[in-house]
Amino acid sequence: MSEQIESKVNMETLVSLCKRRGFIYQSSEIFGGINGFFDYAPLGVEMRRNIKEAWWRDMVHRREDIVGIDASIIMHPDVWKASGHIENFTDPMVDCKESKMRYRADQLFYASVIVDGETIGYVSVLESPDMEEKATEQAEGLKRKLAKQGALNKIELKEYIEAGKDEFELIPSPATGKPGSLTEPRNFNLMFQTYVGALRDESAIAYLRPETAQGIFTNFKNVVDTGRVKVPFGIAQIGKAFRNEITPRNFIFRSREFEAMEIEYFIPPDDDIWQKYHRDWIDTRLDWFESIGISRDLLGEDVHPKEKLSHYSRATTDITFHYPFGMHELEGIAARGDYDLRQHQEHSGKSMEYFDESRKERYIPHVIEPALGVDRTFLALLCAAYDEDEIDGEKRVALRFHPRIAPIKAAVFPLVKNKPDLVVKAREIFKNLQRRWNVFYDESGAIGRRYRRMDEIGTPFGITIDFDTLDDGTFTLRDRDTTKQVRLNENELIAHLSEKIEG
RNA sequence: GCGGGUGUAGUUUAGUGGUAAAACUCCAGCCUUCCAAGCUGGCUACGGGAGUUCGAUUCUCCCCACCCGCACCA
Repeated sequence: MSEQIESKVNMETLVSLCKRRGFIYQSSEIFGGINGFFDYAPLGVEMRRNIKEAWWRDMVHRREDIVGIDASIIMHPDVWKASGHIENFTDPMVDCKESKMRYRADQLFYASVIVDGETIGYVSVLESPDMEEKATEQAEGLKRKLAKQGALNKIELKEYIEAGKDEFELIPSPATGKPGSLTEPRNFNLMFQTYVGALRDESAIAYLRPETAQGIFTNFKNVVDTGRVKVPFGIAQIGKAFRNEITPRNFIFRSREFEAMEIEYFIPPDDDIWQKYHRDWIDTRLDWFESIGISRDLLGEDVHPKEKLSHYSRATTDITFHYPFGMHELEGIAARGDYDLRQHQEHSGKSMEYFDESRKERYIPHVIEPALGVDRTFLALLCAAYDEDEIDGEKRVALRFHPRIAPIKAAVFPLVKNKPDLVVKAREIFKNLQRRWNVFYDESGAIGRRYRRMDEIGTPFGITIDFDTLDDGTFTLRDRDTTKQVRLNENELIAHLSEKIEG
């Protein structure tokens, strides 16, 4: 779980900053909000685009072995049968109101205790190899307790889910041994359901994708046949996914609608090489986080123990981040073996084999999947960037975003607004910069106030037009982090900004 | 889903059974030759719905949202 290390910002401060400055709003706020959904505000949407753009550029454009796709959100329902999501994503659960334990209904068994044909009560056990013996022991105990004479019938275990409506409150909780605290089995289906077409019957049921990966796997053959790719290669995708989470928590960390950035990297099936690719991807991704401004000491690695692995995974390592609420997942890097392609081959009847020209052999590739959420990255960047310092004894809030990530790259200020020459010159350079980047013009209020406003939304550069500008054509370029200024002419200014912003 | 807490302008707070105060922010104007200066003016709020009451932001109930635990997170 989470280590309780001091974070330099708490969530409350961040949430309120996001609202106040226009990064993130609660969805449907005028109607009271809706749990687990968020809207990105004017600055937030810029930053989100920057995150996606940086990832796409670095993972797709700046490599030779990865191509992109953009698959539909709703797919054939059989895709989710093949992937295992229908089976694994729909669990009837039972809560014990007394002990607060939660059980999967198909792993919880019960039996009626019958002595001489009379039902004297119930026993319950969790699924295990010796559950019949345990249940019998409990039944004997119950018989003694009620001081019943006579022969105990053989215990017949049934799944909790089969119990009759009036039986649920008679079955004891495995945690407390007492009846009355278990709920009826309730379905927790994490996939959002909808209907395709006008008919609302079983045959029309479809799902919003709970992950983007399957859109890649189902297109594997298409990309191999048309994309001029050779193993090892990857397919990248950015897109929305939906999970009907039971408890969305921690702002945008776990929401019901989120956007994933995901690569399926296909490798030969040899037993001895996947660990190397897996490790390489972990390192590649760690480097990437550092390159966009998340320092290494805020990042961690969490290797999933075997018993906690997902149904498809042979190894998963999470890259974790030090959020204000603890160390939690930022990106998951899973070695999925050939599970997915094999499942799709079996369910669709279409071959997923790849012919390897260099080895003259046919195989189903294995896959390494680095997958992260845009929203979690957004949150991590906010947390990492938030800083408070002092300037001349006054508290200042600054978001120290990497220039690639910052929603606004530079702000242009005439030193004062009641001198028309300054304003004209400032508008001129502003219009010019606007052709290249998202820049902001501000002439209202004292110059110091305008700097501070930009600090708080993470704008890395301030460009001020003063009286020297009118004489020699140089501008002052102010650095957000140091507040230091240098004088540059227009060409130097643009060269400097290009280098910093374009990464 | 369970238990506890909270809900008043954009933000942070005050207050009342007779519809509400302030600071900061924001906007406009004046002023301002480099780090939240000053002056003037302005916008904006009792989460939603029922009930009790002559009258509810205030009391009661239900819902919604947020926060903290627990459980869940293939």
